[in-house]
Amino acid sequence: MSKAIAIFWFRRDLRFQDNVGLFAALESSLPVLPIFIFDPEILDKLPKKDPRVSFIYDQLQRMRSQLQEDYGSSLAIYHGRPKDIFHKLVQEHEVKHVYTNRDYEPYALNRDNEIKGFLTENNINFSTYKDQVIFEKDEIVKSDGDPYLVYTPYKNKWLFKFNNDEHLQPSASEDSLKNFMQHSRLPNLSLSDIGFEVSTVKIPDYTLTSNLISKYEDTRNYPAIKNGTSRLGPHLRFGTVSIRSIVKKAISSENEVFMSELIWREFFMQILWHYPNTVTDAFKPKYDRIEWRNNEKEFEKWKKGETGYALIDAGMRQLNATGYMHNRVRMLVASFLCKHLLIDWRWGEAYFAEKLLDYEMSSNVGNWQWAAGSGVDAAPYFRIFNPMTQADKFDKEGKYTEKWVPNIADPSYPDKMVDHKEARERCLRVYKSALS
DNA sequence: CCTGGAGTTGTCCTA
DNA sequence: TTAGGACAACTCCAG
Repeated sequence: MSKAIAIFWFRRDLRFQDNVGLFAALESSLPVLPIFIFDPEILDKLPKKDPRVSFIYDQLQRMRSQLQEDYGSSLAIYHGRPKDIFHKLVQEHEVKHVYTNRDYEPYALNRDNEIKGFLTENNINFSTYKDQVIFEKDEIVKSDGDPYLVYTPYKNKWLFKFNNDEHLQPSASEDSLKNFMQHSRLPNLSLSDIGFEVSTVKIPDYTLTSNLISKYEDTRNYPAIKNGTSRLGPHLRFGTVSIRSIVKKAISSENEVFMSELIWREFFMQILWHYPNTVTDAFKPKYDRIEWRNNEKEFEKWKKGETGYALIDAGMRQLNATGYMHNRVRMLVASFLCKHLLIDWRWGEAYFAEKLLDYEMSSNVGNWQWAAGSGVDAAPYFRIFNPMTQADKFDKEGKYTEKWVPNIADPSYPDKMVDHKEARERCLRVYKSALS
């Protein structure tokens, strides 16, 4: 036992700038030991070359170096069940206080509850902070206290509250970074120690210029346009950038559409927080009566991008190759899976979860349920995207399609796996009989 | 409690 | 060629 310390536990907030919980820890009177825990409960479900794990790993090593070079400190990196790691930490150090930023996913809520219980038993304080959103939990609700289920009134209330108060205050001065615990050797791990290999797929940096934000409304629907969208998702997911710094840029623009997308993120986060059952159940229960066809072979074709519909296939191939798919195309492939193929939205949700670098449970579940028609504020079931019409509207010159499906004219390119008209009519029949 | 207006991203058919 | 209505009601939300 040496002297008393505080711990800051990094999770999905991998940065030193504008980090609410971190600054709270550093402003306490105790030296701060920063830690990260690779949790097998999460890792063991991922492929060995998962690019997200590589990204997190690289970012942690960068942070560790920075702590060593600039602050004479370090970052302790562990692999194991969080409860076991904390058990070890309280034996090795006189831990007085553990600080962390809140995570609202069901697994994380359980995990943190358990950790809180363990720490409390040991007379250690556990403090959590709102960091990854502007408004969390039930901060934006109707006047009767119920959560919003429709986006537009939610957005109005969100903006009203945002505009009537200061929500972008820097949480601390960065001077406090010198309050890290002085230490030269803290536990570290290699990627192979945690059972992973370096991925060749990289998470790209994001570009968020005022020019992009002001043009966003006009460019965001065209997958062939370079920098038509921000590519911010993974950075918000892992917290390599703070939401406040992004919102600050968004509000300085005349055009509200980019800002609106940030509010959608929080809309789905509060839906997941209020309705964690929507991870597995249709938000509208009737939609769980739909008789999905769930044909495995057809699912395989969809996954590989071999449906015979060029824009659908381009999207899936982009996803498989890069871990990214343009938003417009995400809607189309989701609609195609649920409606043309009548495959359960949960199957598609799971595949996106496996592949997307910017995978975020709340948005993924929310948007898949939107596509299936079963979610909050969802697309009406009779609204079925026509992949050819959409290609004509949003990829008129075929640039995007050609990039990802160059063999479209070859005999090797598959025939359309379903006829649009027939699949559409089948979908309407099946949905109608489930919902009536 | 009642009421009226509105609800991310479409498509198809008809006149 | 193009514009407008049907598609299906239903629930949500604010006043």
